Amino acid sequence: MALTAVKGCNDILPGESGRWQYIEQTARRVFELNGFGEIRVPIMEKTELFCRSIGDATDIVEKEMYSFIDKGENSVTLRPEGTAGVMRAFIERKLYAEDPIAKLYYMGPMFRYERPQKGRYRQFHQIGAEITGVNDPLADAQVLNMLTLFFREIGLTEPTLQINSLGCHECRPAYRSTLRGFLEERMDHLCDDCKRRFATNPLRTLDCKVPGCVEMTVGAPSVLDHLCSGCNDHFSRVRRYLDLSSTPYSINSRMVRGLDYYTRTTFEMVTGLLGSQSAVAAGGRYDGLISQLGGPNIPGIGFAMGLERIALLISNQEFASFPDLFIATMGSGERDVAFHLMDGLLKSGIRVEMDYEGKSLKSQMRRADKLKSRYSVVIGENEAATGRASFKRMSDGIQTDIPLTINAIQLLIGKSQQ
RNA sequence: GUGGCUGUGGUGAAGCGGUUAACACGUACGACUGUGACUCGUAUAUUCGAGGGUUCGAUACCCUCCAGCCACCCCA
Repeated sequence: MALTAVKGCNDILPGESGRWQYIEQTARRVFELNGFGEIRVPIMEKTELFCRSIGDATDIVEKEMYSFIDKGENSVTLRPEGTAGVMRAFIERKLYAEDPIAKLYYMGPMFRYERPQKGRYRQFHQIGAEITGVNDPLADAQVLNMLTLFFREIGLTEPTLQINSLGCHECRPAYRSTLRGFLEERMDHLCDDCKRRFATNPLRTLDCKVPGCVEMTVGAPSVLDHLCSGCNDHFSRVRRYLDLSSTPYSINSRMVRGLDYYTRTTFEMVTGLLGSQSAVAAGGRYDGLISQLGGPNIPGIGFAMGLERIALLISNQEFASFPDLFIATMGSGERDVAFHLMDGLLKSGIRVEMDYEGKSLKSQMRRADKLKSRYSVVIGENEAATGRASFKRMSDGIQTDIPLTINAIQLLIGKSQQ
C-alpha cells in the first residue's frame, strides 16, 4: 500500500459515522438542555498554552504533543485536550466581562503522540463541557448529573461514576509530603515505575497495578483524610447534592489526574469493557487555571469524554437508514422521466435512488434489494405513456398501481411508514 | 519509548519446501430479453506486507525493515 493514513489516525466510514452522529447529537441535546452553548476553537494553539495549563512535567507535555515550528517560526501544537483552548478563548475574548458564569461545550479531534491501542489513538475525539465562575459545589453536582444523564440517554448503564477530591493548593502539598513519607519507608518494595513516580507524581503509586505495590500501599494515607476544612466541606456538599439527585457514584480516593490544573473535585466514568482503557469520561475542578493563564481569578469545572471509547461501547446498536424508493428504468427516455421524478421526490423529502447507468432490470432490482429500499418501481414505455406504475413493496413483493405523481407516491410511502 | 502476537484477494481464511494458491462470503454479469431475496452458472490473488538470504525450487525456512493489533508507560 503506497499511501496510508498516519499511524493512529482512523477513517470513520459511512457505516460507522451514524454511531458518531448519534453520540454527538445526544451530547448536544443533553448539554443544551443544561444551558451549555457550543464553542468552536482552533485545533491548533501556541505550544506555550499547553505547557502552562497542562503542566510542563506531565507526560502529555513531555512526550505526547504534536508540536512543530510553522513558517513564521512560531511553535504551535495540535491540541492534546480541549480545556486549555477553551479557557484561552474565554480569557482572550473576555467572555467573563459579560457574565463570569459561562457554560460551554465543544467537540472535535485531539492529538497525542502515543502508541495506538484499543480505544486510544493519535487522533482521537472528545466532547467536553466546562462551567466557569461558580465556586459552589452545585456546579460540580450539575456537571456530574449531566454526565450521568448523557450516558443514560445514550443507552449505557455500564460506566459508573467515581469521584474524589484532590484538595487545593493549600492542602495538597501537605498531603503529598505525608504520602511521600509513607512511601519512603517502603521504597525497597516498590516497582521501578513507582520509584520513579515517587519523585514525579507520588499519588500515582496508589493506582499501580503491580501486586507488590498494591500490597505496600494498603494502609497509605488517603487524600480525603488530609483535606483542609474548605475542601472537605466542598466535597461533602458535592456528595450531598449527588445523593439528593439520586445520582449513583462511588468514592475512589486513589483516583489521580494526569493534568496539573485539577483541584478539589475530580471524577471519572469508568467501564470494565474496554480492556485497559477504563475511563470513558473524566474531568474535575480547575480553580486556578484561568488566572494561571493570565485571566481573572475565576474558578472552573469540566470534563471530556472519549468518542472512540463511547462508540466502542455502543457498537452493537444499528444506525443505518434506507431509501424509501428505488426507481428502475427500461430505456434512456424513461431515465429522463425517472430523473425528473426523483428530483421532485427528493425535494419533498422522500429518499430516492435510481439506476445511473442503464443496467439490466435484473441488476437494478438487485440493487434496490441491496440498498434495502422500501419500495421499487419500474418505469418503462408503458408507464411513461400512461403516467401510472406498479409500486412494489420490497418486504413482501405486493404491488400497488398508482399514478406517477409526487402526491400519490408521498401518500403511499407516508401511509405505510406508521 | 518498551514488550508480546500477527501479516495470503474486498472480507473470513486453508496451504507450511515443488499446488491451476482450496473453500466460504462479498462483488459483477448472466440463467427471465419488464421485476429483488432462494437456486444455478461464469468471472473475480501471475501472487502470498516489503527487501535481502538459504535452496535446483520458497507463500512456506533465516535475516532486516514496515504495518496492524494488544499490553506496559500514560491517558479520554
